[in-house]
Amino acid sequence: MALTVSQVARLAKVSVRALHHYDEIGLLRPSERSEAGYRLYTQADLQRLQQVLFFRELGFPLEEIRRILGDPSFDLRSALLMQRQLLSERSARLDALLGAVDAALDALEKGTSMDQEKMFEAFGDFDPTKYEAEVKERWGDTEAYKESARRTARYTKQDWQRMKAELDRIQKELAELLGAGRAPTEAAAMDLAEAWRQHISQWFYPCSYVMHRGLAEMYVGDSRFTESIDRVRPGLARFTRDAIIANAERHGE
Amino acid sequence: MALTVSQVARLAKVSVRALHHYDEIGLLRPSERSEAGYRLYTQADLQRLQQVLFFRELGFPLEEIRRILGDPSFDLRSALLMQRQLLSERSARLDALLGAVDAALDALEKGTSMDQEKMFEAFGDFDPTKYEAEVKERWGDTEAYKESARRTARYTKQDWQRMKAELDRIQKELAELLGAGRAPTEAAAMDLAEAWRQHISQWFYPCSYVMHRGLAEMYVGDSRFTESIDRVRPGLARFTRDAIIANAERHGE
DNA sequence: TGTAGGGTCTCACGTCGCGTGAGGGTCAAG
DNA sequence: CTTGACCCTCACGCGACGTGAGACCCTACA
Repeated sequence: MALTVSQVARLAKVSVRALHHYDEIGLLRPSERSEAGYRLYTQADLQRLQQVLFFRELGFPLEEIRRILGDPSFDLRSALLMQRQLLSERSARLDALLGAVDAALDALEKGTSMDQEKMFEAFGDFDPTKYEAEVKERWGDTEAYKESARRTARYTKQDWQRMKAELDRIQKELAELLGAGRAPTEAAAMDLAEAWRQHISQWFYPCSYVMHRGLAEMYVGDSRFTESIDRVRPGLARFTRDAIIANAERHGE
Repeated sequence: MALTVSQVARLAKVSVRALHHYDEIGLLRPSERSEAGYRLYTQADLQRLQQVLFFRELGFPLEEIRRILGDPSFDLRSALLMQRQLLSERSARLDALLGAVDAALDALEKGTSMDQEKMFEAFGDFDPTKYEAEVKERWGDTEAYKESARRTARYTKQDWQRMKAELDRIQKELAELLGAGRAPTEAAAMDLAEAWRQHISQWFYPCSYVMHRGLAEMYVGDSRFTESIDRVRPGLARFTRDAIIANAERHGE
């Protein structure tokens, strides 16, 4: 019934070393051990391994996978729905890359030079992982998380592209305000912060001003977010944070 | 005209550190340096960076990318066509993963247990990178390489899936012969080796017996191939090599 | 001229997820 | 008992950067 490490490795197309490593870091511990000390994996172990591999495939660090799977509120159905959503997004990105290759081929045939922005636009990383998992962890608002997973599970590639375009536009306009020396407390900036909050509410889950404030702090407190936002324009993460705070205060919170 | 490192980093959505690293390893050297020692990247540099990122996206190690781009016979059009092909294959794999998630959701709704093989089948790695790049390098048969790129550029997902299924079947049957204690020099094994050679000729490029012998040596001499083939059944890589050699000799080469 | 802020350089330690090999024990079949 | 395949733990090393340190560069402004 229980499988040895090589059987599992062959079945799951991972290496024995990887399974050792997963045991080591507490990510996937075999439920049993033979008298000789051999690792023995059960069906439940295999199911957990499947989840590990899905998350790994989606780029989650192993430590984070361990935390997610170990969370008392972990819910397999929600996880699968989220994984489905993230894979769909990946698919959209692949299409964008294919489009970029075709554009490069086209330029080559015509002997023209590609627009610099277009050359690289498909390589950008819109990674809801950073969004979703952090939100879940930071806010422990399981209902919001589930609502988000429910909604996005049904999104098509076009939905994702539209949503991304919307967010890009908001960020771009904020960057323009920053570039023009405007203050984050001005109405224009606050309006964009409001648009961002509504964007989240529309596409993911109801986002209160309190929650939005929390997100704003995260944008400057977590270097992954800061870096991603500042790639649009340096200083944008802080500017955005300030605009969001000002907007929340404008609304009494 | 020329861009500084942060401008390029922002444009290409990579880190400054990555660009330093690429300079360091000779993968992407800026064409110019300011008097202060600042790296300055030209349009040609950007085009090379695009190629680097395409290959990187496809999982090529940086050292290999450097070698590919530095090859005197490097041809941008062929590279783009190959990249297109590999991205298409990636897309097929994504669809398989989505199917796996759906299957897991289905099992969950029905309260059933997923078949162990089905749980993990989408995680396997059919990686033509290992096939194509090595063939190009080892054989220097640029015409065959180009022929392969030309053909596969037009393949649909279904084509890729059919091709993979064919190869899987050949490997499975070889594994069965091995398991039954048959010899690689028996007709049955040689016939399968012949089927493998024809598979390559049909799907990639004309594969002579000489070339097939070379590939066979590669299956046992390169651990990546050995490991991949032996995952089907331990010892299969060597068995396959022997069958291919026997088959070639059967045909006078 | 000095300062501030944003940018750049080189150097170098550290991280993550394993790959690889060493040395030794286990299991089943002949 | 021997052989071959499998298993264990231990530990160094790799690839691709991330991060920080210390020092220099550039521009605008007082």
